[in-house]
Amino acid sequence: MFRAMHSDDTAVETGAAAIARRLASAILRGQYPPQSLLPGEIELATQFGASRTSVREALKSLSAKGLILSRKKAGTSVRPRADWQMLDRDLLALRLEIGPEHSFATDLLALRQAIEPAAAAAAAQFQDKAAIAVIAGAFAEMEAASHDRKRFVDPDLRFHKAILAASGNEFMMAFGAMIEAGLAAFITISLRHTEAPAPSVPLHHNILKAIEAADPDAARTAMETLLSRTKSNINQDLA
Amino acid sequence: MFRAMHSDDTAVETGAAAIARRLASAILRGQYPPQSLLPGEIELATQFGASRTSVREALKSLSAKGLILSRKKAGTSVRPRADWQMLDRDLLALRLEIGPEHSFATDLLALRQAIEPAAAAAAAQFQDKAAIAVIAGAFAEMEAASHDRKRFVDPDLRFHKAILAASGNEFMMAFGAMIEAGLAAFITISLRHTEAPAPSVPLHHNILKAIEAADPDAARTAMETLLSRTKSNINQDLA
DNA sequence: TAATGCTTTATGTCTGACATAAACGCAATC
DNA sequence: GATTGCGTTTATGTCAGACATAAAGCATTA
Repeated sequence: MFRAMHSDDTAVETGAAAIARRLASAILRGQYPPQSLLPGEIELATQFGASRTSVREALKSLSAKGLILSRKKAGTSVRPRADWQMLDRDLLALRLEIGPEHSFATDLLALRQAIEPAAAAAAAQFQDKAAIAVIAGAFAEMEAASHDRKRFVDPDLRFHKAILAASGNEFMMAFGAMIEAGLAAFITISLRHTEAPAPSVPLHHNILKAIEAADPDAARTAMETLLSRTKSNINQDLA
Repeated sequence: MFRAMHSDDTAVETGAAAIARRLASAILRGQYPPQSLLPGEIELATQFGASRTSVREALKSLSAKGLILSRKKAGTSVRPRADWQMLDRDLLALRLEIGPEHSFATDLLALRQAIEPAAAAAAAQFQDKAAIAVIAGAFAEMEAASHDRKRFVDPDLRFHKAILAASGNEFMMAFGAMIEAGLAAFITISLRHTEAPAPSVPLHHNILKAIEAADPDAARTAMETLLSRTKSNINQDLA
């Protein structure tokens, strides 16, 4: 049999988690279109060189994410796209791996434009001092890294997540993965766009100031401004 | 042993799906707080009167929803709330079963106020004729049921889902479950509020007209108006 | 004190078997 | 001919017991 000789190989991964990833990837890429039937569990087990137990655990994961539905005798079929948990962390990460299309980046940005201004306004209203301090801390690190595109990414992400957390709305807090994927897609697509992130620093500062000043409308507007700029950057890079 | 004599009983359900529901419910209710350890798989199996296989498949489901994390030797622990896939269909449904708190309804409504106006505007811009026809169809049924609070719910839900579908944004389409839970929570909380839904019909009509007229701003405004009214209804009922 | 190695333990995987229910085909019937 | 009813088939669902694996905890040692 063919087996990996050393650990850091491109060898075929095994285990339920890997099977789940590979199956999910195949479904996301359209290899198994909605309504179609997956191979039976036994056949999948031989395909992946694993036991039926592991295959079943992998299928359970996909089922929990709304990708598939198993029924006795009928087999396991792919559910319609409308049922997929599109904002699931793992699914978003997978789509980034597969290679984000343009609509992936633009649709995610449109969603950010709906959520984040509302979250910023809510944070300005809610006035959770500890959470606002986290925003301020992230902003300080952004300033410090404002001339290093690579180091900038991490505090930038933390800044936006901290605003979600400060909104006081538990459902808005669930969009961290979406922002992460949105930023990553933006970076992937606009690789040429190597200008330093410095210009966006004052835009972020305006958001922070408005939240600290307990001014919801200003916070909403400032966030809208920042995201509009991101949008025009994307469009510019696609041109 | 105590066993159900007839099928429609309150007997303890068995099977991986039931175990997953009961464990998820326990976690959501705070019986196993974040960072805490769940009982081992073998102990869970005896607790639920099932095999370790079924327990493991149930745990896989919860893991896919971000509720738990299993590590060798260390056991299975509850992840921080920020990692939970709060907008997951099943989790939302579970929280409705458990009994929606007030913050559940109000937080969901705040999210709707962020998403749906944007979706309506996008639908007005995108102009997918077939999808818009679906909205119109749902609206016609709403009109027909405008004096029957019970019959009104279903086309109402379809109306809002159809707008998400017409937005042309695949991520916005993923919020159907959220709207469903939001409506259900509203109904649960405002049971006393038995007035006929007739007053909301013209508000819905305004949204439809704006989308058909390809007027994004009007569509956004009309949706905002409708949701503000819903919000004041909730506040009124809680007073 | 800190590094090392052994033991323990809970999850991870495998195997083979049986249970269950829904789809299918066939036959009897209207 | 269309339909109903009933076994048969088959793929998922569950079970049991065993072994693999890796990380945590402890004891030992430099």
